[in-house]
Amino acid sequence: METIDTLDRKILTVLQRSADMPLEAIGDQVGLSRNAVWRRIKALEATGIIRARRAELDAGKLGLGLMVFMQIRTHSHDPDWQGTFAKATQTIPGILNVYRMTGDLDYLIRARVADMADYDRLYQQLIKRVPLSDVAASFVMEEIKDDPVLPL
Amino acid sequence: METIDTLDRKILTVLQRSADMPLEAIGDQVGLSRNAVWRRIKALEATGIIRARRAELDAGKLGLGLMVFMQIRTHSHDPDWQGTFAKATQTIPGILNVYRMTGDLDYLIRARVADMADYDRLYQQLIKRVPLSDVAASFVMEEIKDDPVLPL
DNA sequence: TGTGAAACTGACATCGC
DNA sequence: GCGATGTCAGTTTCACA
Repeated sequence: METIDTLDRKILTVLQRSADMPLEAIGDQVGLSRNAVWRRIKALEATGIIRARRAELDAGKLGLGLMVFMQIRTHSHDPDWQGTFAKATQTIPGILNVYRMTGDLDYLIRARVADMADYDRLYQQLIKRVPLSDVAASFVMEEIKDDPVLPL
Repeated sequence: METIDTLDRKILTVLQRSADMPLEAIGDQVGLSRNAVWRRIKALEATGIIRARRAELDAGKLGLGLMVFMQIRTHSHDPDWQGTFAKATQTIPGILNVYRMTGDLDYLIRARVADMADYDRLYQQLIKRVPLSDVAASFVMEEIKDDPVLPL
């Protein structure tokens, strides 16, 4: 973690919300010239603080209206179980995040699917590739907040 | 949900990964002229399938290395409890997502914080504004997969 | 850091396919 | 629909003061 000054913070806050803003507009918001902004952004990209610029899509309009969390418990202490699990989840489309959580062996998967049938397809795909003893799925009924902006 | 053809899917797949690519480079990847790509992107923005372009930041390098899931159960059937809850979570920085889940009244919060002390600050902020009977927190030890790209 | 000028890219319009 | 071409404004990029 590097040190970031106030102006960089301001720039990052803007870029998190909309990365398609002209340098001059950003400069106006943070009180810097277009060029100063450009240099700072370049530096932030070089240090890896800015990872990428991505288009955020509407999952619902693309037919992926169902979000599901899968909570996985395993009693396997097999050293390469996690490797298999990681590789499987990495390659299955629709799986967005996989986390190893606190509490011994406990994994959380966040995935987007079209519907229940699609979820079952994903589930079958997963258990075909990894031995899973305990899987519980919870479905998202409503997204009350969805704001990827980190507080700076 | 509108119908999307194969070329639009290809364009969206590219844009999900990197939205800072010149139109010509995208055209090369999908087999279209810069102009055709431009027309399609405009249409995808107009229909709202492309929501925004955002810079993705490295949370760890910004001192927000701890991700936490808070699972909330409430027995309150108060009609405006959810309103209070929604408003509170909406305004507390660090809270990225709030979901209402299947299973009667069950909410899931995903948040990024600096450390345990910071989590406690967020927790205190939340319970000060909303009556919560049951809150369980799970912390992310390892991000095994983090890929926001939707399968198209 | 700011300024300026060059190079590039985006944002269209037009035409023919 | 698409591609090719052209034009123009806006933007990025990089010299240098």
